[in-house]
Parts: sequence; C-alpha cells; structure tokens
Amino acid sequence: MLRAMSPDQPPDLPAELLLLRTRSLTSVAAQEIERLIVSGAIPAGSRLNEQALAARLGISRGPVREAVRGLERQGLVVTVVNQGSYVRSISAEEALELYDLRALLTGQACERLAAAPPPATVPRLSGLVTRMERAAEADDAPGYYALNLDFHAALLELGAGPRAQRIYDDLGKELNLFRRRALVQPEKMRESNAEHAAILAAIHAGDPVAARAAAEAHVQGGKRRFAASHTPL
Amino acid sequence: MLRAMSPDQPPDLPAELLLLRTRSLTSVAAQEIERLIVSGAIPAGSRLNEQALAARLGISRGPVREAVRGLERQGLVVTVVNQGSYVRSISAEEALELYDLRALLTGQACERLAAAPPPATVPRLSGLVTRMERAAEADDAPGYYALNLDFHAALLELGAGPRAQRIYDDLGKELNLFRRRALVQPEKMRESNAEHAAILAAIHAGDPVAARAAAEAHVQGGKRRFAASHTPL
DNA sequence: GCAGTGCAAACTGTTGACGATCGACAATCC
DNA sequence: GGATTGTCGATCGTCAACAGTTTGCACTGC
Repeated sequence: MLRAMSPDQPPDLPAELLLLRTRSLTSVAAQEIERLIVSGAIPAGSRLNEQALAARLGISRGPVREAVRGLERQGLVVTVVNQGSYVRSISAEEALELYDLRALLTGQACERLAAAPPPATVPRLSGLVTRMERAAEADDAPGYYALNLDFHAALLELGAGPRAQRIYDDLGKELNLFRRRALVQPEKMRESNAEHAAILAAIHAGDPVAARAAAEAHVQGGKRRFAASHTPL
Repeated sequence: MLRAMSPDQPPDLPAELLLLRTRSLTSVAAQEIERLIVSGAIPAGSRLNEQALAARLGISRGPVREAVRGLERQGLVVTVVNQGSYVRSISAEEALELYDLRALLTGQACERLAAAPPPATVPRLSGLVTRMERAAEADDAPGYYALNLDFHAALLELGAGPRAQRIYDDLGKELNLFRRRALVQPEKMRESNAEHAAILAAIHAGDPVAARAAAEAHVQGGKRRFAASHTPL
C-alpha cells in the first residue's frame, strides 16, 4: 500500500491540478469575480479591493488585476487611476437601452426561427413553455425565473449565431447591475408566459414577421414592467 | 534666468505627465496593441510575445498582460494556457454574422432616425454623402473609405444609444481581423453611395420602415460584396 | 536514414516587493 | 471658528525575479 519510487511526488490534487492545466488563475478569478458581481454579492458602485479579492481567492494580486481588466473591457467595472476599480452602476436610461438591444437581438433570432427552424425547435420551446406554465400555476417564482432564462437562451441558441449569443449574455450580465433579481409576481408570470406562447405560435406557424413582432413586444413588455417597478416617475 | 527655490523640481514633462495622471500604462498599452492588431501590423493568427511587446513599448510585462486580458474579453485575441496569446482569426462564417449584426444595429438606428431625427441630422448626413460622391468621382478610394466610416458612425451616433455604438465599434474591429482593408473599386463606390443616398432619402422623408430596409440592404450589400471578393466558392 | 529520447532555451504564469498616489485626519495659522 | 496645510495609513501601479511548461534541436540507437 505504500507508494515507493516517488518520494517527492507532489500532493495529489487530482481535480484542481487538472483544472489548472487547462485554466489559468486569471480565468478562474475572472469567473469568480464576475459571479460575485452579477449575483449581487458585490453590490453595484462598490469598490473592488484588489488584495482583499486576492486573499479571498488565495492568490496574488496579479491575476486579480488581469481579471478585473477583462471585466473592465466587458463593461462590468470601471477603473479610476490610482483609486481603484468600482462595480459599474448603470442608470435607468442605460438599462432601457439594454432592453432595446436585447429586444432587437431576440426579434432577429425569432424571425429566423420562424423562417427556417432547426430540428426539434418547436418541441424544445414548447416544453419550456409548458414547464413555465406549471411554475406559474404553482407560484414558483424562482423556478419560473430560471426557466425564463432558459427559454430566451434557447431562442438565441437556435436562431442566432454565437456572436449574437455572446452579446446577449453580456447585456444580461450588465442588466443585472441594475435590477437585483427582478421580483416576479404571479400575474406577471402568466402575462409573460402568454407572450412566450405567442412567440412560439408565430414560430410554429412559420410567420417571421409575426415572430419578430411578438418577440420584440415581449422584451419590450419586460422593459415596461421593469420601468414601472423601478422608476416610479 | 536661473530657477531658484525649486532645486529638486522634477523634469517638466507637461504632456506626458499629465497623460500618465489620467491614463495608466495598461490603458495606453491596450490602445497601442489594439491599434497594431486592427491596423494589421500584427497579422491575424500570429502570436503576441509578451516581452517583445513590453520592450517595444518600453514597459514591463505586467501592464502588457493586463492589456492583453482586456483584448481577450473583447474577442480580439485568444489565449492558450502556457502557450501564449494569439491574434484571433475569424472564419468567413463568423465574418458574415458580424455583417448581419451590423446590419441589425444600423437598421435600428436608421429606423429611429427616420421616426425622430435629432437636430441637424439631415444636413450632416447629406454633407457626408456629397463628399463621398466627390471622392467616388475622383476615384479616391482611401478618402471614400474614411468618409464611409464616418457616415456609418454618424448614423449610430445620431440614431442609437452609447451601448449600441460600442457594440458596433467592437464588431468593426473584429471584422478587421478578416478583411485587410476592403479594396474599394470605383464602381463599387458609386453603388455603395447610391445606397447611402437611399438611406438618407428615407430618413429625410420620415419613413422608418423604408429607412430600416434601406440600411439593412446597404450593409447586406457590403456583406455580399465582401463574400463575393473573399470566398470565391 | 529515421524514429525516439533527452537536453536546453524561450516563454508564460505567478509571486513578492518597491515606489507613488489618494483620501482622511489632525494640527496650525489667519 | 474656518480654512489651509502637513502627515499618516491604505491602496494602487509597476517592476523584477522565480517556478513551471512548452518547444525546438541535437544526439543516440536501431
């Protein structure tokens, strides 16, 4: 049972070591910091202390700085020289523009889906709509929220290219800088899912114009619900 | 003439010092490396040698690494662990998607411009079209190219929000990874500018649908010209 | 002649340290 | 009493050095 012939064998970190062969510390730091930001663990507007983050992740400041620099390009943080990096806080106007852009991308994706749907498009979307319906009836807001994300991700995955998907995802992360987990109300869930069904119906009917219109209307509806709940003016 | 009372006054670097007060070495490195990439000085697919870049810029490897991380998030470079960063080379399919996204954004901007044009929209665009017409008649391809960029930038500046402009710019930089300065032919210039005029006419007429259609057709025309010249299949 | 092996150089990934700058607080002067 | 200035602590920006890995090349053996 004793292992001979390898006296100075490094301690076996099977998973971690294999992980570090593929991903650098910078990438895991970026992923973790991004998670902390979009999840709201680090609130918008707050400062990013480099050595605190480094200590938290058990690494040096170098990779942390590189990770933060990447997030800066992505638009999640802003940096002031000799002062530090802050989690970006976006204004209501900027949030509205993000909704517009998401509506644009979603509309385009749905238009293409209606014109030339890939195999298994309708069953997949239909299944998600059904599950959302069940979640709405059960007043399962978190479940509905997750399924909603899946539905929109599926729309772009099926109807748009990889670059458009990346932009859409980035916009979503940016949007999280404003709204801390949109509170979903029961009637809003049903309203929202009815729009989902409309999108699906247009796609199923092969009507690109209607699909685009339904998708844009749905995202704009989300924008309206967002505006009504967050900016009472 | 002798300067008293300030024996250890630092050497006067009026511009550079003021510059470094505002911009860190990382930012200037990022700007310079990005310039080298989009200008084609560093061809797509080639490796980015960190210490060579650092030596070229007269700085250390730290800021260079941070700058490269930013460009990685932006999509201009890809990094392989323990191997280095490479200037991203995009496929023809990816380039086509970039054209589609630019068409989408430009169409949206023009639709809004036609619906609610900001002050001085038509004169500004009209002036650019006129100058492009002169450049086309003079067979001034570089001049036309620059004016064309100005025209499209003006469309987005006037008709879209700041986030959309940023996305559009990023897509343009990414597109430069494929085509090395699209060679503009005389007849293509006139064809292109006729489409510019059509966009302007639709905006002037206040017809959002026509404006969007004209803009999308124009960018898609550029995509078609690009596809015809680059992928002879 | 060719495949395989071992070594060496180059480069990347990470760390620690140093200098510089900013904000806050206290002491001083008007 | 208020404003200004000086000092201190904290933190950022940058650099140089170390460790690990990859790559290329020469050498050996078949």
